[in-house]
Order: sequence, then C-alpha cells, then structure tokens
Amino acid sequence: MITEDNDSRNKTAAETDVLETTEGSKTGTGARGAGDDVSVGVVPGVSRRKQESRRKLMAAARKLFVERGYHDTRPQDISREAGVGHGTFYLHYEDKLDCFIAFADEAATELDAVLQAHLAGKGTLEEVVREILLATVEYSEANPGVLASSLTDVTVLWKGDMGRKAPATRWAEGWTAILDQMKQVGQVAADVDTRLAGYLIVGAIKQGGAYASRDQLDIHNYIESVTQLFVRALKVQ
Amino acid sequence: MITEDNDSRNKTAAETDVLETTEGSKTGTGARGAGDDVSVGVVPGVSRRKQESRRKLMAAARKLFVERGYHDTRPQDISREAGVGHGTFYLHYEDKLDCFIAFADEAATELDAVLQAHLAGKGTLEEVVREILLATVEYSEANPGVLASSLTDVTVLWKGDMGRKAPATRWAEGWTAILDQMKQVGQVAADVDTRLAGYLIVGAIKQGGAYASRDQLDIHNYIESVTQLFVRALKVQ
Amino acid sequence: MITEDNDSRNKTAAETDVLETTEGSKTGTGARGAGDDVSVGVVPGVSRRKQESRRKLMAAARKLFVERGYHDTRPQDISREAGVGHGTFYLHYEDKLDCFIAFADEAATELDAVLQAHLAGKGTLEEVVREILLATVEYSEANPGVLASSLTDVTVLWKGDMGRKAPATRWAEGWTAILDQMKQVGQVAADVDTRLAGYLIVGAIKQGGAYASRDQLDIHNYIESVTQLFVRALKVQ
Amino acid sequence: MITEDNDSRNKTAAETDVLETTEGSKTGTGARGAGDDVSVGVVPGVSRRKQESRRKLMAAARKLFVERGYHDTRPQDISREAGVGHGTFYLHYEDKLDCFIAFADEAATELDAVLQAHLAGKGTLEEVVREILLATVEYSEANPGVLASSLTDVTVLWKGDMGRKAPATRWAEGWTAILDQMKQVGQVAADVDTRLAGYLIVGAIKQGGAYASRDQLDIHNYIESVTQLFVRALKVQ
DNA sequence: CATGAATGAGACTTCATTCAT
DNA sequence: GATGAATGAAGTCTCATTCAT
Repeated sequence: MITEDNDSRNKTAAETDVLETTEGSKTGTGARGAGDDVSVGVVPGVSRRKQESRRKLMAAARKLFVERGYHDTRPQDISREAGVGHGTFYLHYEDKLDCFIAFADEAATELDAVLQAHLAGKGTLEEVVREILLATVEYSEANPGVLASSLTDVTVLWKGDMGRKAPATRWAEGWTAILDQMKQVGQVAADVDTRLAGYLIVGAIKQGGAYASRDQLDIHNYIESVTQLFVRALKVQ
Repeated sequence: MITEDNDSRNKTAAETDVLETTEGSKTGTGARGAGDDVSVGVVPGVSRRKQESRRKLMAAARKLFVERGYHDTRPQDISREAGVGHGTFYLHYEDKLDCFIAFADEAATELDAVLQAHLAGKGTLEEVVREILLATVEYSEANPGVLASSLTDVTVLWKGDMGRKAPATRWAEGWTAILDQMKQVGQVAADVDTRLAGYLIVGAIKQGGAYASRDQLDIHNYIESVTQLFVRALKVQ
Repeated sequence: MITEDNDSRNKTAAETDVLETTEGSKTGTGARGAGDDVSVGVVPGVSRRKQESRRKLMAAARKLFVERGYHDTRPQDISREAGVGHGTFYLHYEDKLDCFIAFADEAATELDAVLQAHLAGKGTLEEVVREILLATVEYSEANPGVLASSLTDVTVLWKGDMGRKAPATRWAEGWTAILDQMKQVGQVAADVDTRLAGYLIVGAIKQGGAYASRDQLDIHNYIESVTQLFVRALKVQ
Repeated sequence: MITEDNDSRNKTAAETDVLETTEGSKTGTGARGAGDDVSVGVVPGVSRRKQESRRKLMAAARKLFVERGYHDTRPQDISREAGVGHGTFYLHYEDKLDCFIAFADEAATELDAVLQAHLAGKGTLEEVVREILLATVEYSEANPGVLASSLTDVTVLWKGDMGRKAPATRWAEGWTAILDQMKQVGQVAADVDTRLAGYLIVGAIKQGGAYASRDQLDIHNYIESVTQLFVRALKVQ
C-alpha cells in the first residue's frame, strides 16, 4: 500500500488533475475556494450584466477560434458574434491573446472534468489509458474542434514569460503525474521516463486525433489501437 | 519469405523515402534523383542570376521562418535579409504561403537525405527507429528550429485543395511505409495499425523534440528513451 | 390630347427625373423625397459623428476626383484631405470604386435638383432643351469639373453586374423620357428614335461641354447654338 | 461658286482628312510624304528585325488596350503577348502612354482611310453623313472595340502639353472641315456653328456607338436614325 | 458599463521602368 | 538589338486597439 505524498499532491490516479487550469483574464471567474457559498457562476461585486457580456464573448470566441483559427479571428468578429459592442471586448480581455488563453483554459477545465469522471474507479494502466482516450473522444465529439484549436501553439506570440504554460505542456504534465502513480503501483515499467513519455503521448494524441478526425476513422478501432500501442510501450513486460 | 511488391514500391526499409517531396514554386529546383551528376543547384534554362536570387531568398526565408515563425515574417523582411528588392520575392514565389511551402519542402528533402544515409544497412526495428531518431536529432542540431518550423500547421491558409500534403502528413506516411515493411519481415507485430501508428509517431517526435529542445535534455538519453518506448509499442512480443 | 399614364410614372416633363439616383454605399444617405421635412443630412440611427466623417470624406473625394481624376486619386489622399484617419475611409466605402460611385451619384442628384428647378413651367421643346442646357451650365459653373469627372467611364472596373447604371446611361434615359413626353404632345417628330436620341444628346453635351470649357466659349452663344441644333434635329418640321 | 482656299487646304469633302494623324514614337514609321519611293512599310536604316518587333508589339498593344483598357494593361502584358522580351517594349516606346498614343494614331489613320473610301463621290449632306457613319460602323465591325478604346480620354496623363491633340479633338476638327465645305456649297445652314457642331457630332457618335454596341441595335436602323437627326439639325431648311 | 466610430501602422502585392547580360 | 531579372516606390486595404460619447 502506498501512502506517502507524491508530486500529485496525494491524490489517487482517479483524482489527479490531468489538466491544471491557470488563472488569467482581467475579471476571471475561475477557480474559487470550495467553501464559497455564492450561487454557482455568480461573483459578488461583478454585475450580472458584465458577466453576461463575458459569457457571450467567450462563447463567440470559442466558436470563431475553432472555425477560423487564432490568426483569422479578429476581436471585432468576436464582438459582433457575441452581439456586444467592439469596445466591450477590451473590458473583459487585455487583448486578443488574453482572450485566446482564456478560451484554452476553459477548454482545459472542461476536458479535465470529463477526464475525472472517466477515471473514477479505473485502476489498471489499460483501463486508465482507454478511459482518457474515451474522455478525449467524448469531449471532441461534444465540442468539435475545440481541443485541436486550444492546443494551437501561440508561444511565439507570448511576449516575455507571462508565467503561463501552454495547454499542451500542462496536459503533458498531467500524464506524467498519472504515469508516476502507475509506476508506483507497478503498472508502468520502472525504466520508463515518465516525463518524456507524457510529452510523447500528448503529441501522439494530438496528431492521431487530427488524423482520425480528418480521415473519419472508426472511433472504437481508433481507441483500441492507440490503447494497445500505449500500453505495450509503457507496461511492465 | 516475402518478396512481392508492396505499397512502398519494392524498396527495402533503407531505401524507403521517409519524406516524399512535392514539386511546387514557380521555378522550383525540387527533388532530383540522388545520382544526378549535374552540378548542384544549376538548372539548365534558368539564368545563374535568377538562381542566385532564389537561393538567397530561400536562405533568408528559412532563417526568418525559423526565428520568428510564419505569421511574424513579412515578405519584405525576407527580401531585405536576402539583400534583394522587395519585388524580387514575387518573381520567385506566388505569395508568402508559396514561399513557406517551398521552405518546408526543402527541409523535408534535406531531412530525407539524412534519413536515407542513416537507414542504410539497418535491419531490426530497434536499429531503424534509433537511426531515424538520430537522423532527426542530427538534422535538428545542424539546422536548429527548421524541423519544428517546417511542421507548422498552415492548413487553415491553404485555399482549396492545392494538391499538396502537409509535411507532417508526408512524414507520417513515410513511417507507415517503413512499419509495413517491418511487419512483413516480422519485426513489427501483425496487429499494429501501421497507418495510425505512423501518425502517432510523428506527433510524438514533434512534441517530444520540442520538449527535449526546450528543456535541453541529454540527447543520448532522449534517443534511447524514445527508442525504447516505440520499440516496445511496436515489436512482436 | 394625351393624358394617360406613361413610362415616366405620370409626371409632366417638368416633373420627370432627368437623372434617377441609385442607392449604394454602406451608410448611404441617398435620395429622399423632395418633400421630406427632416433636417437636411441627418439620418436617424446614424451618429452625428459618423455622418460628419462621411460628409468630410465625400467633400474631399469630390475635390480630388475632379482635380486629379479617378486613377490619380488614392484613398489615403481623400482621407488626408478630409482630415480623418486612413482607415475611416473604409468605414464608409467598400473601396475606392464604391466611393467614386457615391460621388457620381451625389453629383447626379444635385444636377437633377437643378434640372427640376429649371424645367418648372417650361412647355415647348425649345424651352425644355434650353433650360436643361442652362441647368447644366449653371451647375458646372457652381461645381467646375464635377459633371465631367462624374461621367468618367469606369465600367471596365465594375466587377460583375453591380446592379447599377453608369451616370451617363441614367442621364440618357432621363432624356428619353422627356423626349417621349414631348413626342406625345407633338413637340418632337413622331419618327424620332427617342432612346437613341437620348444617348446622342448626352454624348453631344459631354463632348460639347468639354470643348466649351476648354476653349472658353461664350456661354450664351454655346447654349443658343446647341439648342438650335437639338431643336432642329428633333422638332416636328 | 466658291474657289478660294479654306481651312481645309483646298480639298474637296472627299479629299478632306477626317482624322489627321500626328507623328510620335521613337522610331515611328507613320505618315510619310506621298513621293516616298521606298517599298511600303520598310524604312531604310531600320532593320527588318526591329520593325518586326514593333509590329508585334503594336498588334499586342491594340489587342490588350481594347480588351482591358489603358489602366489594366501593363507593358509586360504587351511584351508577353507580342512574344518579345519585356525590355524590348522600351526600345520602341518611350513609355506606356507613348505606346497608347501610337495605338490611337494607328486606329485614327486606319479609320481615316476607310472614311476616305466611303466619301468618294458623295456630295449631299445626307450622303456624306450616312457614309461617315457607315464607315465608322464598318471599321468597328472589322475592329471591335478599337474606336471606343482609342478615344479613351487620357489627357489627364499627358504631362505638359506634348504638342498633341487627343483623337477626339482631331476627329471633331475633321467634321468641322467637312461641315464648312458643306456650308459653302449650301448644304449646311449658314447659321450653324460648324466648330461646335463638329464636337457635338463626335460626342454623339461616341456615346451612340457605345449604346448601339452594348444593346446590339440593328445597324441599319441605327445609321438611318442618326443620319436623320444629324441632317435635320444641320441642313438648310 | 457599454458602445462603435476612429485610428494609423503596417500587411501584402503590383507594376512601370532600368540595366546587366 | 534583345532579353528578362531586378527594382522599390506606391498602391489598396486590414485590423488590433483606443477613446469620445
């Protein structure tokens, strides 16, 4: 039995945050303490009107970033799609990049919730891998294009450090944490470099997902094939 | 023993084009056979002056696309870096995208040459995988950033079909061909979906390479770890 | 005696629109009924600021199109002359051609107003012809070059149909309507092809006006000579 | 009987140059004295090769100026269409405008030849007018678009005076000469301002021809209608 | 808080002309 | 004389952001 702390802050695999979200935009309504007794989604001191604008803007941004990509989406387009004035955009986001990051964070948070639900009670490497893939596919089917779009590499645009990690990096680190735990319980071979493996897996899922989507692979086959390859690569032989 | 033709046009693994180059730009000097004994870079019927301009432009484009990325490189930057007039750029490339594609094609051609050299005489899966990774690392050290940059996804910009495949797709198909051959000689498990695996590998190398470069991993460890994972995933158990 | 409706929507010659204006640009304030009692130039729902910009742009465009012609006037010249930013131009006009068409439409509307005033109560062919010429001369003296410039043929630039008629065509059709009415009341010979005559007259006025202006003819003589020729050509002998 | 000289240099109507050509381009082979005994089209001292280039360039220029208009035709287009090098264009023409003027002059010369042929032996005003219209139509059918294109107003481009008259002006003066002669023999009313009438007629033919062409009028009707109007306007009543 | 008109630096591209070959 | 690669000023238009209302 394993009881000591680990990098994943003493959670089981099922409890590990695969994607940790970061806090960003001007008036973010993001992660609050668990003890908040305000009604969900309502932030004290922030008018309902303002939150409504932000909600509409984010919905519009998501739609357009997915459909057109980062570079072909203008703040004006987002405002118009949201049905608010062009200037309102800048009441909620520092600039276009800030808005994109908020979008990517939101997607990461949503995906993480799905992942948590799928991981509950799954213990073997194969189960965990399969469930994560299932979660990814499920999310992508409910939110077509959002994952691929939010993983867009905009690092070149990040002036200075910005103290943030790209979504792909955060996801890779989530995998690393899971693999570390699996290694501790003997499900993953001891000689696997979990950190590197985390990055490889994220890259593989990204490219594989794009291929599966583009060539419309059978979802079931896709998941079983990828699971097979990942498990063989990682498991104790 | 397996001797009949296959999708890879009856080449051994060592002969397979990992990256097939396509033909493109206005006066492309594209992929010629490796055995051509014409002096390198001289195309009959194209004046030396014009070829010299093109060479300078491509060198400048490569430098800037790598340093700044596609979106932050302007045609006039390329021209100035090349030391030619702004208009000269448009004598050689339809537009900025055409120039980028020529750059990506050139990189693919160069990488392919390195890959061919590394694959010569390598027979086992482990050897082949290791050599490809070595080739990739070798190329990346000689041409820092070129690979990552040339793999930039600009599909959203491609108006219509353009009859081209993105570099990542071509590379994935190269891997598929290699894996198919390996499968035929019993080095790769029969139940591996080689096509999907090709895409997963490219994605993994892309992301893993970026990580290795960013965090300055020890090259030897990186190669051995990745080789280990890939081989375990693919080989007959 | 003829009293029934005709193509000119039951107007007398004096009421016929010689130049029918069309509706065009993004926020056109186009032709409103003459009886409108709203204060001139104020359109409900369009901010005063925006209308002021548009007014300044149109005044600048008119000045420059007249002085330099269509091809030697750049959108940025118009913006600078108007004292607004370069981008403001494109808030009001799709492109340069759209601006030119708006200019030509405005000139046509203005000329039409002058024509209407001159035609009031004029009944004979000679009177009508003379008054139209007088109106044209009067307008040209108040707005030197505007007529010639607005009649510039830019048809070659009109992509597709655009659902518009060139100013010269609209003017020719105005003449046709007048001649048809004159024919009905026996002032114009029955065997005159009024449609063709309308085009001939517009061409004649255009070229004759340019000549008169260039060689600084005596206005009175010019009008009387042209009236004489037109009336002889058209009237019942 | 009137025998003294006049402005038309003592020619009969049939001999009057309706369009006088001017001399221009670098190596023009234009109007030479009637006594030249060189073989037609060959100029001594000018190599056959050079003349051949010029001929091809002019044919190409005519085609493109007609099809696309002055502003949308580039010297490069003309050279390519002619099948000569881009630089060759500037061996024959000072610049693009010089080429256009040469084109317009050539068209004027050709039309004049047709006019001369038609005017031979025609004595009455009606005959002369009809024949000129017939000549114009005949030329336009053999050379569609050339007339309209060569009458393009490029005066705004003429830097300084250039000592040339626009084609329309030359044509108008040709009409004036004819009308003056007709007046002397009592075919044209004494009170007609022949100079003004010349301009009006040219404008009318220009606009009327464009209309006839655009709406595909019946040629015979067109000619008879225009003849009728012109004759009525001009003849002694 | 919301609006949308205004901004102007700057993007991409064209083209009349020159000049080395 | 002929060539066509090269030139770079100039053109049209965009768009992230600001600010007066």
